[in-house]
Amino acid sequence: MDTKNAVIILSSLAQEARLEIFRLLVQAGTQGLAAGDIAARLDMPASTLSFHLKELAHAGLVKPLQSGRFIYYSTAFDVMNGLLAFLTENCCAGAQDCCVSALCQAESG
Amino acid sequence: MDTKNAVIILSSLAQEARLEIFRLLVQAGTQGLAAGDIAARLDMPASTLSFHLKELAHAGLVKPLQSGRFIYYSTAFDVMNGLLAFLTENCCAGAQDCCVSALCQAESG
DNA sequence: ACAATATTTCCATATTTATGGAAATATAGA
DNA sequence: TCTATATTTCCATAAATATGGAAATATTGT
Repeated sequence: MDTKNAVIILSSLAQEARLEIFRLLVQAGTQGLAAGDIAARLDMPASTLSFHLKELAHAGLVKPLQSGRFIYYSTAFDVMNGLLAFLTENCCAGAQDCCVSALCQAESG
Repeated sequence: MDTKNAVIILSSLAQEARLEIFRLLVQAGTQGLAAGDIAARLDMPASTLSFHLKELAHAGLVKPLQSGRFIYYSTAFDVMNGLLAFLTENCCAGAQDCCVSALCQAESG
C-alpha cells in the first residue's frame, strides 16, 4: 500500500452512494450481493449503480463474481484492512499511551 | 456518525496532499505540528497547505491549536475511530468467523 | 507604532467527477 | 433462435475541486 493506492481507495469511499453500497456489502459479508439486489435495496438506477460499482472494483475494495446472469459483489476485506493499517502506520511514532485511541493499538505491523 | 459526515471525512483524506498531511500528523501524535513545519516537511506552498488543512479541520479530522505565532495541528483520534467504527458497523451481519478480517473483530459497538 | 514571522484569503484556471436515459451487451432457458 | 432478465457502456450536462502567487491578516517582541 502506498499513498496513491490509498487515495484511490479512499476516493472510492468518499461518495455518498458508494459509501452506502460499501456498507451494505460489509454487512452482506463474504457472500456479497447481486448488482440488481443492491440497486433495489438502495433504490438506485442501474447505470448509476454500475458506475459506482466500477469505481469500487477499480479501487479493489469490492470484487465481482459472475454466477449465471447475476454478478455478485462482495467486500475485499483484506484490501480494507490494508488501508486501515496504512492510515495508522507508526501512530504517535510508536510511543505507547501517546493517544487514548484504539488507533494506536490497532497497529498490524 | 452518519453517511454524510463519513463522506466529508473520507473526502478530506481522499487526496494525495491531505493524506500525507494526515499521516504525518498521526505519527506526530497528540502534540501535533505547526503549519510551517508541515509545509517544510512536505515541501508544500503555504497557501496550498492552508487550503488542505482547512479541509481536514472542517471534516473534524484535525484540530488547530494556537500557540503564539504558531498554529499546531493534531489528529482528532476520536473522530478517526468513529469513522472506522462506522465503516465496519454490523460487519457480516454480526456473524462470527464470517470473514477472516480483523474488520469483523474490530467492532466497537 | 514598527518590523519580522506565521498563516490565511482571494482569485482565475484547469481538472475531475456524478448523474441517469437510451442503447448495447451478456447470460440463460425454452 | 427467440425471449426475458441482468448489467454495462455511451453520452451530454452539471457540479465540485486543486493549484499557487500575491495580497491581506494575525501575533509577538522591541
